[in-house]
Amino acid sequence: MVQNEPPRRRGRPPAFDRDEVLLKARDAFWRSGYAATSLDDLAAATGLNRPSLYGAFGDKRTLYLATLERTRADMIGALERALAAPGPLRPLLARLYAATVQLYLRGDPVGRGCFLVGTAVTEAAVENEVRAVLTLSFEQLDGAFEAKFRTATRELPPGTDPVVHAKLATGMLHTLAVRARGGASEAELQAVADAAVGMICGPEATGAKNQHDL
Amino acid sequence: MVQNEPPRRRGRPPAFDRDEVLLKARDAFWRSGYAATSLDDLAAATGLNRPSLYGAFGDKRTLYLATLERTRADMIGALERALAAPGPLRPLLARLYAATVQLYLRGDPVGRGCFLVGTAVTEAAVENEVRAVLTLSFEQLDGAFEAKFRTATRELPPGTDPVVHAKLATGMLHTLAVRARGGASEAELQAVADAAVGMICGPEATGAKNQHDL
DNA sequence: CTCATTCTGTACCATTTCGCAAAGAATCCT
DNA sequence: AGGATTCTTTGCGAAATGGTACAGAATGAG
Repeated sequence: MVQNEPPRRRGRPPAFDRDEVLLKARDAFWRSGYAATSLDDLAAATGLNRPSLYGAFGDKRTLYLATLERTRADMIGALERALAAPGPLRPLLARLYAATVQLYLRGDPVGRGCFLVGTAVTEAAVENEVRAVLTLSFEQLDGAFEAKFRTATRELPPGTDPVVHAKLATGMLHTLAVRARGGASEAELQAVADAAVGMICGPEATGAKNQHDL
Repeated sequence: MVQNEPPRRRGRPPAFDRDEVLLKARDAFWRSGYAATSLDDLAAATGLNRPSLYGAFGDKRTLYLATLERTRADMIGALERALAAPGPLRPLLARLYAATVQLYLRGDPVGRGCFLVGTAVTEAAVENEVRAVLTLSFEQLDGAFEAKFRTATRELPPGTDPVVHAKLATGMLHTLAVRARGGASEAELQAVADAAVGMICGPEATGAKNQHDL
C-alpha cells in the first residue's frame, strides 16, 4: 500500500522531518492556543524559520488546521484501539479513562488537557473549518463508544441505549479535558474517571451476583 | 445594606453604564476568545474608545478577568437558584439542563457555548489568574450539585455518592458547552441533556413503582 | 561542469496592536 | 465665575505580527 520508495525530490532536500515539525507546532499551539501563538513562537518551537515554515505548511491558519486534523485522526485511532482491546468492559474503560487522565495531565505548569478541546473550542465559533474538525471528532468519539456498547450490552445496566450512553461516555472525556486545563490534580481527575466508569457500567457487583440488589 | 445614595463623584460623570460595558465586552470575548479580541474590537463592541476603556477597567487582561469573574458569579447564582426551586428533582434538573442548552445555543452563526469553557479554558494553561477563576467555578458547580444531591438522596439511585454524582452532573454541563461551540444542533444538545437527567436520576419509573424492575 | 530546482536564512515591509500623552469637555466645589 | 476634578477624544509611537522578496546553499539532471 504505502510507497516505500520516496520519489526523490529534485532540488535541495528539506533539513527537517515534516511529521516532527507538525508535532512540535502542535505542542506550541497546545500551550497557548491558536491566536496567542505567533509565527515566531512556532519557528522557535519547530526549529524552522518563518519562510521555511511557510513554504512547508502554508500560513499559520493552514498549519493549525493540519495539526488539528492530525490530532483528530490520532485521537480516534487511539480510542478505537483502546476499545478493541480484549477482556471485560469495566477494566477496559478504566484503563481508557486512566490513560486519558495521564495524557491530559502532561504540561507545565499545568495539565494541557485535550488539544482539540483546549484550543479548537475557542476558535470554532468563528472558524468554520476548525468547527468542522471538532464536529467530526465528536461524532467519531460518540460513534466509537456506541459501537462498543452495542457489542457489550450484557456488561451494561439493563435497558441501556448505546447511542445515549455513548454521549455520556464522550461527555466524560470532555469534562476531563476541561478540568485538566483548569488545573485539576491527578487525584481529582482520577476521581472523575472512576465516576465515569461507575456511571457507564453501573455499580460494581461486590459479592452479590445481581448488581441491582440493595 | 446597599448604599442607595451614590456618592456623587467629583468631576465629569461617565457617559456609560459600567455594567453594560462589562457585558458588551464579555460578548466580544465570547465570540472570538481572549487572544483574538483586540482592544479595537472591544472599543467597537462597547461604544467606548480605547482610553476610556483603559481608564475604566485597566488593560485588556484586567478587563477580561473582570468579565470572567462576573460570569462566574452570575453562573453560580443562576445554578443555585435553579437548584433551590421547589418540586421533585427530575423535572428540576430537566429544566436546568434545558435552560443551559438554550443559553449555549445563542450566538451567530453557531452557539457560543459557555463563556468560561469557551474562552477561559484556552487561556488557563498559561494565565494563572484565569485558571484560578476556572478552578473556583468548577468547585462551586460541583459543590452546588453535591449539596442538592445530599438533600435529595431519595430521588437518586440507591447507593449514590453525592460527591461523585455531582462531578458527573457538572461534567454534563461541560460536554454541553463544548458540543455547543462545536456546532451541535438544538436536538443533539437536548438529547445530551435528556441523557444527563436520566443518568443522574436513574431510569424513569413508567408505571411500576420500583424503578429497578425490568 | 553547468544548470535547473528546491530549500534556508537574512532582511524587509505593511499592518495591527497595545498603550499612553495631551488637549478639550462636562461636572462639582468654593 | 473660576478652579479642581474626572471623563472623552484625537493622535501618536513603540513593538509585535503575519507575510514575503531575494540572495545563497545543497542537491539532481544532463
